[in-house]
Amino acid sequence: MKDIDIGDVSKTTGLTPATLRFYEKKGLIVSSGRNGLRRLFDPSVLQTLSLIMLGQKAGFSLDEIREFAASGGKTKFPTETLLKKADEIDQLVRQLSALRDGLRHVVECQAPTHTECPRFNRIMKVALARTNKGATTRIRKGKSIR
Amino acid sequence: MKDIDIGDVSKTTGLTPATLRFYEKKGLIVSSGRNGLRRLFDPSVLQTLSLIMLGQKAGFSLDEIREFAASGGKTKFPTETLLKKADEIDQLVRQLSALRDGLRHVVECQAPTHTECPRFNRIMKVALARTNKGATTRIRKGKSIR
DNA sequence: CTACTACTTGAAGTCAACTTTAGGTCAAGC
DNA sequence: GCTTGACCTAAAGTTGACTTCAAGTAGTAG
Repeated sequence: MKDIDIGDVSKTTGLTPATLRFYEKKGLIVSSGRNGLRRLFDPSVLQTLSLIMLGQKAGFSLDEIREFAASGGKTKFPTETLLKKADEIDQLVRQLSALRDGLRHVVECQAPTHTECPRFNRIMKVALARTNKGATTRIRKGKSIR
Repeated sequence: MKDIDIGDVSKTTGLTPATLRFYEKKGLIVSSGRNGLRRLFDPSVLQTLSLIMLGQKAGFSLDEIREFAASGGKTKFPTETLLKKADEIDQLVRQLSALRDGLRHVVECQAPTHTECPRFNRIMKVALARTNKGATTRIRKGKSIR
């Protein structure tokens, strides 16, 4: 397959060339050559970048993702770790689902403040169920694939 | 109702006093008085803090959360913004669900690398469906309520 | 009354994940 | 053959969300 220019990778992923260089320095991706100065990448880098972006959404740090994604999924992580992370994501999914419902409810609710609305409170209670006692996840702004 | 000491708020939420002071300075919470030097809080601060923590999980910045949570849900955000955010969370939920399934599959999959496993690839394809073209969300480590 | 402990302050420091800057290079189009 | 635009490097800067520091204070147990 023909290697693709960093500019094309940038365009299809929405990540800037600077970010791609940063990822390469971090060991998350590898360039397969150069055209003059310009980096070239094997098309499979797109799949790797997809995994990276998805991993970020799930709360993995770039260092963690490197272990998983750089190897094409041939991860060194023990089964236990993977299942624990899956459960953590499962929990997050349930909380976010409740929050989504809460937000939609807020739109049509007539209570003076939402903390006074019994339905909102019920929803939030579900969202905040303390089913995991370890670390959970917070989210930051990011990019989606274009 | 009796106001509660910052130490108790810290213990029940898992947030350090320094974090609570930081939130107060940011305008996310208000203290209702002092016992000597020590801040006291109305018990409703626990609900506010829950909303803050949940908001973080959904990708709101502290500045955004202030608008929503500090008012007890009497937000200035237009309906449109709330619904858009709800849709964004909905999308995130679907992606994370797929990732969770992907991780669980990886555990029992026999393919040499997971990028070679058709089932894994199908799962990831769902996870990465480009149904939203704007900003999405990334996650960071955080605390859960105890 | 003294010691202890957990708080107080403002300011500086940390961390991850990028982004920006300054100065440089090169393939392609005119 | 010269200009242009997009890349190159190393290093410094930025942002959000805290955390740590140094010096100080006050309620509580003994």
